[in-house]
Amino acid sequence: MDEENSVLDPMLGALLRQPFQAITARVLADLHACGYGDLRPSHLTVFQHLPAGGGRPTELAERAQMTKQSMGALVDQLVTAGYIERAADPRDGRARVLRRTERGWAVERSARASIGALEAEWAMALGAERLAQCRAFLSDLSELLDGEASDAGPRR
Amino acid sequence: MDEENSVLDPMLGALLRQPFQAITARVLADLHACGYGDLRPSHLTVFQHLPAGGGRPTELAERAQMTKQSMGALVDQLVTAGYIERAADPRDGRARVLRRTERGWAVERSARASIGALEAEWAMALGAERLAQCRAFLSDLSELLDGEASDAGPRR
DNA sequence: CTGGATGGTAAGCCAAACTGACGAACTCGT
DNA sequence: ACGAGTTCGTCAGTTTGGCTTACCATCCAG
Repeated sequence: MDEENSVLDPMLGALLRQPFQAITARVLADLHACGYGDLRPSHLTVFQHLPAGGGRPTELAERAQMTKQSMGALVDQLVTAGYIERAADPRDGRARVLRRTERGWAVERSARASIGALEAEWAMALGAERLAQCRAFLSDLSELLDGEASDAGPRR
Repeated sequence: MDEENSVLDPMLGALLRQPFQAITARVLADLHACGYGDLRPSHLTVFQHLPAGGGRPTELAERAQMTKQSMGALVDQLVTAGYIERAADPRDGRARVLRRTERGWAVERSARASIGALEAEWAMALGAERLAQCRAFLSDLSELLDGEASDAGPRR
């Protein structure tokens, strides 16, 4: 029946990638429709890792598994566009503290709403229970991977 | 307890992205260690979508959700590096048929082995049953998303 | 047999990551 | 208290991986 399929057939990697991209696309589309048209996919990773109380660029870079230069560029764009702001860190003259502006908080609320809606659709179609189980498994897996990450390659 | 966490906290998107990247990284690292050092992440998507019996570039581009030009570039690199080969399509003078070389098949076997090993680790740590459930859910979700994709934006 | 659709290629652009190098500021041992 | 080494952020340059626009060659339907 499936002679025409690839040999690397329903690879787990592909199964994970597809819903990830679906979420990103939906969140971004909704944000664009709400007047936040200058946000791009990579900007979402900044919001994902910025603690509510604020945080430093280097800290964000580590969490997002990227270099501080790359994160610095993203932060620059978000500051220019008015989503977050830089302040001097009173405890460390080298460091900056990043905080969301009101506009930044609005983005966060919108993103959460979009994700919630999408998850609700999926729960409706496939079962809330199964979605919850899958989510719980991925959450545990995330902890496992975090542990390994700190063992092995520190992200500079 | 978790006052220091982000507001977009354990977002489903991030939970999906992390294991996806872990798989890609592992597969690629193993390939590099086995003498296939010229492969880069994007090349894996070609292998993922190329049917065992061969296929056309345009067909691959559609499956991978990218333009035929982008896919063409990846294919070029893989042909140059000797992983796949181009042949004229006897039924259509415009078209080319792409097939894996022996070296290409070796990559495929190595990738499958890496993924298998990684999944085994995860099953060991978190439970084979839960992994299987999660995989099944993602598989169903993939079908759901495929259906929506063909409704809406056809990828040109 | 011709006019539009389709398969593939070419050229140029841009976003998003990387590496290497660096100055300013912190920390710690002496 | 001060010099050596480390860490924070930034600058400059490069690579990767995608996109758009434009084309030519070929197929196919009327």
